[in-house]
Amino acid sequence: MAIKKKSHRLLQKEATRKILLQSAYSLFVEKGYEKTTMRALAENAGVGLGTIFKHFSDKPSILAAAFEEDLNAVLQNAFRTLPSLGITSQLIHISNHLYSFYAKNPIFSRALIKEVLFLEGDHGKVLHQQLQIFLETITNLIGNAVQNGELSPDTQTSDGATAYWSFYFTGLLLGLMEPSFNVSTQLALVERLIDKHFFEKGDSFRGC
Amino acid sequence: MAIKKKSHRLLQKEATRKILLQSAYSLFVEKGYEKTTMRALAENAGVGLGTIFKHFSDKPSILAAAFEEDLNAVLQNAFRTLPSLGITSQLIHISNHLYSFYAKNPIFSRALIKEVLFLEGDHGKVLHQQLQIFLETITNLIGNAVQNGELSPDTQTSDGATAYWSFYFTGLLLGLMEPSFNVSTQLALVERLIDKHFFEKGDSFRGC
DNA sequence: CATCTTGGGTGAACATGTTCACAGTATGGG
DNA sequence: CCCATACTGTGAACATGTTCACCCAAGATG
Repeated sequence: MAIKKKSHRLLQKEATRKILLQSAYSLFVEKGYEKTTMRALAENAGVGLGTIFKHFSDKPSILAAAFEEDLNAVLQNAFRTLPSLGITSQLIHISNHLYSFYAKNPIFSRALIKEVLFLEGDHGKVLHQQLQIFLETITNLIGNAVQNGELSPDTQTSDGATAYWSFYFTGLLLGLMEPSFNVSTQLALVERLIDKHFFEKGDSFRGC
Repeated sequence: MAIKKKSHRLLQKEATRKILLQSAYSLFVEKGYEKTTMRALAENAGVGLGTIFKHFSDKPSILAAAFEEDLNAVLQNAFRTLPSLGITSQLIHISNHLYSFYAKNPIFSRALIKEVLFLEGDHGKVLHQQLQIFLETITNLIGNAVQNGELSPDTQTSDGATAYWSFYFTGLLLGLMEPSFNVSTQLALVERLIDKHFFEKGDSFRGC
């Protein structure tokens, strides 16, 4: 029952933080990141300007916090519906879910990635860790594929995860550089790269 | 000599722009990007605050312009000393030159990449084009390797260039996420990924 | 040469992220 | 129950990127 042992103060603080995050989320989606001012956020949330900075160190941290939940939900959903077989379809499945999320609002996604890239402070640490966890998960997927015999036993699973992430992230960046993010185009690119990296091998003849 | 047919006004404008870029360069290197204020830049360059914005649309554009020259020099130097044989050593050679440049000042490099990522306006277009040119150059290198017989004839040269760039950029990002950029570590990663992608035959079980 | 037009140069004014000293209240100890 | 402490809440003040109306000399026009 230790969980419920929260003082009135802590409850109030959490409530304020929650209101701030909800207001920030809707304002960011409605107006975009840059056009959302801290004063507008304060007014919309019904708190004072200075209050915001008692909860978040700076504006990028609010962005990260407001969409951490969303991104986690997308990731969770992606892994919950993961195909049970085929490393390529698994990786494409994950890419598809993430791309679809980012494609919903390219302008906003650009701001999100830009601000979060080298985010410092606590939130930076958290995101860095989440990337590590994601990479480990991919590493495990690749490890399973190796055990299934789908991939060669001498595959470096960790490097494979890095390779996938580099394909995924490059596809994301290139897609976001266009005015509108074309999910299927970028997915096709990622699939070709994955296929080439893990399967197609140039010099040897195809035995079959 | 139509080139020298510049009016006094144009000459003066170019001179001012040059002074601004030089001042910006030294201030950025000395103080860092964010700590360099437009007012400090104006004072250091000996011009008025408003003058800056007659030459550059915003602060990120100054950053991009001030280091475009540097980056071009690094790239030119890299390609001038390019090994004549071996696609892997060529790509590593290029990566090495670029990483060494970024490693000189990681804090600054983080700002550079962050601000330039989705840069809009004229400078954004220019950088986008330069990336395209770079990718085409890499595509040609890979095409040569295919003609040499080093790579299989059915290699998709364009996708190969994209794959290399994704490895390169990922190595750059991961390196810049650490407090200090370790060039050899990141080079080793990129080399492993390149090797795996273009050469190592993975599929021992050839399940066809 | 006189006048007009253009465009670089300028700093005050503005918009906005961030800091800070202060206020009020919940918490904890006596 | 009462006081001391600490912590959230607050808006004024500050720092800085950007805009804008204005100035003025170089070039154009006659």
